[in-house]
Amino acid sequence: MENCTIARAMEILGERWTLVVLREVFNGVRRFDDMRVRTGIPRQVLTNRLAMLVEQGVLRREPYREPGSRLRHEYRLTGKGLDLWPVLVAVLGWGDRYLADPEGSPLAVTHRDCGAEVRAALRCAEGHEVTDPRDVLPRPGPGARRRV
Amino acid sequence: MENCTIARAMEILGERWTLVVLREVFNGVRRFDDMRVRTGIPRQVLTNRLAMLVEQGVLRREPYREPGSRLRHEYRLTGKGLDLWPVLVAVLGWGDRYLADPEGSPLAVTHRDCGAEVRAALRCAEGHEVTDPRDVLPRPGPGARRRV
DNA sequence: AGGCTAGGTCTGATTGACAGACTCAGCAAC
DNA sequence: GTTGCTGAGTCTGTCAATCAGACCTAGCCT
Repeated sequence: MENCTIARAMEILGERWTLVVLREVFNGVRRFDDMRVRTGIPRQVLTNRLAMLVEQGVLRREPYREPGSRLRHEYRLTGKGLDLWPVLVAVLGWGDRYLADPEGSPLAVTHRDCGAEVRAALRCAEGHEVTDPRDVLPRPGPGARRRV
Repeated sequence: MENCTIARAMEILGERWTLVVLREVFNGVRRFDDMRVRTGIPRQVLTNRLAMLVEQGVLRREPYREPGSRLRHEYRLTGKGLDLWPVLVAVLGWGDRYLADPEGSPLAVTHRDCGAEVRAALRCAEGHEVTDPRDVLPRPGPGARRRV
């Protein structure tokens, strides 16, 4: 199972703080210190995570300069990073359902056009909505290798 | 941001092997040694992950006995665990898109009824499909605490 | 010149991952 | 009835990662 894409994805996403960092970036927080203060991630870890995410092409480091301030860098999502929205929304949905405080989730995601709440849903290529997880069948894909 | 549900979820899901274990369970692999051989996870780590997942209520440990064999235990998904399908499918989709070998993904998920491929999609409560990640607006939710 | 600020580095203690060897219960074959 | 096998672990030692806290640095402001 060395070519398992879930394992590979988790090597990037599974580093305990990675998704928290990404949530901040999706939220519009792009600066090192803002992230640090808002999340409480240790500096060193944040430095490492950001560097890793840049190296993986999920974020890119962009110079910017505010008037009266020196040149700095901010972190922005690449296309690869933007495509993580469904992952983030799915995790958020699950967390909200099972791990939220009684008063509810601290974060909501809404549709720009209509303002309604956005959730992650499963649907098949034929357009059917999949509601029961038991209706999903895992099967070997094209890149599957036969185990002995 | 101590009540952030993403951080809480990642405390469970973010342990580098957790989703790989869950993928196996979703795949129908329920036994310790099968998982170990298929994934290459070190015994100790697998023991810890399984215990943690049971403690968190994602898996439950069920006794079973095969004829001519002694009593053993297998690991099965709880409702809380089954609800992780969207997360897993979202991660799988992302991994397939950006991290797969040229020959493709080793795992496909299909709809039981029609056999078509299942993917994670974003949609809002009004029923709109959300295709562009930029159409999603993050906002403070009911449980948000004002930062000073 | 001195202080402030964003974005880091350096250091040392604690925790986690990992490999490899060992354990242990029950069945089975000799 | 002892030997061996198998599934599901535990024990041990090494090496890497996390974390907290102090330190550093470039450029701006006073």
